[in-house]
This record gives sequence, structure tokens and C-alpha cells, in this order.
Amino acid sequence: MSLKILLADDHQMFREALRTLLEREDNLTIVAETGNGNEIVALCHQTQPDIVCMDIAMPGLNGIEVTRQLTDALPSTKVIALSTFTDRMYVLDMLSVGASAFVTKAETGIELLRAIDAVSRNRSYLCPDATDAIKGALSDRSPAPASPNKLGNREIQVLKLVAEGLTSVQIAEKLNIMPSTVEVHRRNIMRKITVKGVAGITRYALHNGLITSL
Amino acid sequence: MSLKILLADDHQMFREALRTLLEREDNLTIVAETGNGNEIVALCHQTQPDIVCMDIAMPGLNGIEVTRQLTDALPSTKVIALSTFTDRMYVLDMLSVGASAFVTKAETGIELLRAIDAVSRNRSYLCPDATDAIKGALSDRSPAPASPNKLGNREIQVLKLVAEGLTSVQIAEKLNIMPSTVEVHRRNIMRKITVKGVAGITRYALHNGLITSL
DNA sequence: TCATCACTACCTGTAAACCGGTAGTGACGG
DNA sequence: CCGTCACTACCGGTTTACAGGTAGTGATGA
Repeated sequence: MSLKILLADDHQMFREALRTLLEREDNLTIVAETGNGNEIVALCHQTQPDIVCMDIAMPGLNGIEVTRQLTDALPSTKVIALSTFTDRMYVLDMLSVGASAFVTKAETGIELLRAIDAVSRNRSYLCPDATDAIKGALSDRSPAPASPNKLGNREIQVLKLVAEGLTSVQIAEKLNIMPSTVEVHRRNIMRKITVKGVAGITRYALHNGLITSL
Repeated sequence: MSLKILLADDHQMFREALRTLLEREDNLTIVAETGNGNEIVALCHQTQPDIVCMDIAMPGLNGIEVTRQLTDALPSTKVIALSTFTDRMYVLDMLSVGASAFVTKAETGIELLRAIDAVSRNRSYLCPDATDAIKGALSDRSPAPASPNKLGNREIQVLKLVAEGLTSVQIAEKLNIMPSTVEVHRRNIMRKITVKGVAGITRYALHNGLITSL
């Protein structure tokens, strides 16, 4: 019986190449692919894949949100998180929303095949980076390590605008709130994501695909 | 006669997948691949590839620097810039240091094959995004659009440290210069790259691979 | 019902960023 | 020989950011 795979990555070239790689395995069938996070859930309803290879950073909904919806709506569909070196930090997020495996693109294609095999047998598969992240999270379980999107909607709005270079006053005007409130949001944001200063906020925002560097 | 290709990208999985894609073409041979910018020039001396498919963002030297060195040392070696959606801004930089083609990973593998074909016949190949960038650069040739590395060495050092969240005083201590001097550098940097504030500097630094988001 | 939390808003400070100017040095090229 | 420029350094001043506190609201969930 052939495993049905869905590829989700915003780089079409990567999808094509991955498709070529995976189709050499005769027990795998790619039933669909997309580069847009908004399409994935619908595509899964249509094609009922066994496994979704999901990039984390995508236009539309990001991989974490998609995974959350997917494991909720279609629990039998397994998700393998494919991350670039820049979003290894999301290990815990992806796993907490229901991903079954985590593989970084910096590793070999064999790793992905292993992950597919493991996931198809209802097991989890974590690359060394992910394993480290888990261990780290379990050991320094202090207050709030680098928890998921503990940020509120308003905080995310402020975060984006700060990263885009606006001052608190400009942000306040844009959101029709008081500058003092914006400052409170800033402090809460920095505390929650444990960074310091505008530079840290900007790195976080870019890292999480909340803004683009252009 | 078979074209010799060298693959340079920091994601091994992407390299493997690309290798599979390209090796289906019987007039192409992948002679080497690497994920580290520092190794590329040496590998080219060893393997004398006709074409280098080069990612822009890489550990070690970035694609722009490597291309500069490569076209200088081995002018017969053609460079195809492979960019992610986040570094399309580098079109002009890559072309100005001697890249022959520019393809984003968001496009199809066919595009890459077309580029290889074009480059092998001593032509250039630019994806639509790159074409737009060229046109834009030619039209609004105002003062200094987003000029290359007009930044001095010291300014780049300061730029990095600012983007990492250090204050001027901390930077000054690190570089053994006066804080006032650091502030001058900051202002000159912002003027040269036409950004505002720490957020702008941080975005620029990440965008240009001068720092990593972790 | 009561605790929690996001969101709102204010206060007082200190530190840092930002803006403008001037100016000396050494290196490099016309 | 002189202009340019990177790098160094200082001055003044204004604006923001940052850290700490308090406090009211409404929604949500135990």
C-alpha cells in the first residue's frame, strides 16, 4: 500500500526537487503540493494524504497554524515539519500543535525518508536539533522558556510595527491607542519572548516570518 | 559534451533534491556540492565546473562574496544565483559581482534548467523578479538606491553589533573606540543604507546575512 | 464566583538613540 | 598636491526606549 504524501513549501523549486526525490521510492505517492498555507487544509480534505511534509515559513497561514488546524480536523494525517536552519526554534511549537516529526532541511534526504517511514508506523521522528530542543525544554523548565505564541493579538500587531521601525508614538497613532499603552505592550513583548531592545524584537519578527526584510 | 555543475547551498536536503532533479538531464554532471561558502572557491579550482548554482545565504562567505572571488579567479566559470524569496534584493549585488543568471527558488525547476542552458551558451538569464529589480534600478537612479557594500569595514562591524542588540557603549568597549565614534558610525550607516533606527539596521543585517536570527 | 489575562492608561525616572555640527588623522588616486 | 573618504572624536540638544510601579476594563475558564 502506497503512502500518500502532500508537500507544502513556498519554494516551488524545492517542492519539485523533493517530489523527484520522493518519487524514486515506489511506496510513496505525492498526491498534492502547494506553496500557500491557506490551501493546505482544503487540499488535505480533498486528497486525504497520510503524511504532510510541511515547511514552517509560508505565505498565508504558517506551518504551525496549519498543523494545529490539521491535527484537529484530520487526526489521522501525520505532519512532518520541514524547517530551515532559521526556524529550528519552532520545534516545540510544531510538536505541541501535533507534528509527528521534525527534520531540518540542512540534513540529508535520507533523514526525511526515515521520518516518513517512522511516521507511517505511528512513531515520532526528531532530528538531533529537535531532540536537543526537547531536552533543553525539559531541563530548564524554569518560568517560561520561549513558549509558543503567548503573545496576544495586540502584542503581535505592536511587535510587527516595532520591527518595521515605527516609534511608540507612531504605533499608537496607527492603532488608535495611547503611546503609554504601546510602551506597556513593548515591555510585555520583550519579557515574553525574552529579548532585549528593538534589535531583538526585529530579529524575532523576521525569524517568525511576521514581517519581511523588505 | 557534458556540463559540469557545482551546487552550493547550505541545505543539504535541497542540494540532494536538486542533484536528483539535475541528474535526470544527461548533459549535466554534478562535480561537487557544498554548504559552506568558504569551500566553494577551492572546490572550483579542483573541479573546474562550468556552472556554479549558488545560494546567496550561506554560512561562511555569502554568495555575493564568493561570486566576486570566483569571477575574479575563474572567469570562465559561470554563476547562477539561486535565491530564496527573502534575498531577491540582492539581484543587483549578485549581477554586479559577476553572476550570469538569477533564479528564485520559488520558481519551477524548469527555470533553473533554462538558466543553465542560457548560461552555457554565454547568455544571461534573469527570472521576472530579477528583471523587475533591474528595471527599477535603472529607472529610479536617484542618489543611492540600495547600493552595494558601500559600507566600510568598521561600519560593518558596528552594523552587526547593533543588529545583535548591543548599545553604543557596549560596542565601543568591544571595539576599543569611543562611544561617540560608534554613534557617528551608526548615523553614517543609516544614511548609507537609507534606513531608520535599530529596526532598520537589524533588518538590513539579517537580510544581508551579516547576522543570524538566533 | 473568582482568578487570570489581554488590553487599556497613567506615573516617574534613567539610559540610550538620534540629529546636527566641527575636526583631526592617514590612505588612496587623480 | 589636493580632493576624497574611512575612521577617529567631541560638542550640543531632542526624542525614544526602557524599567518599574499602579490600576481599570472585559472576556474566559476553572
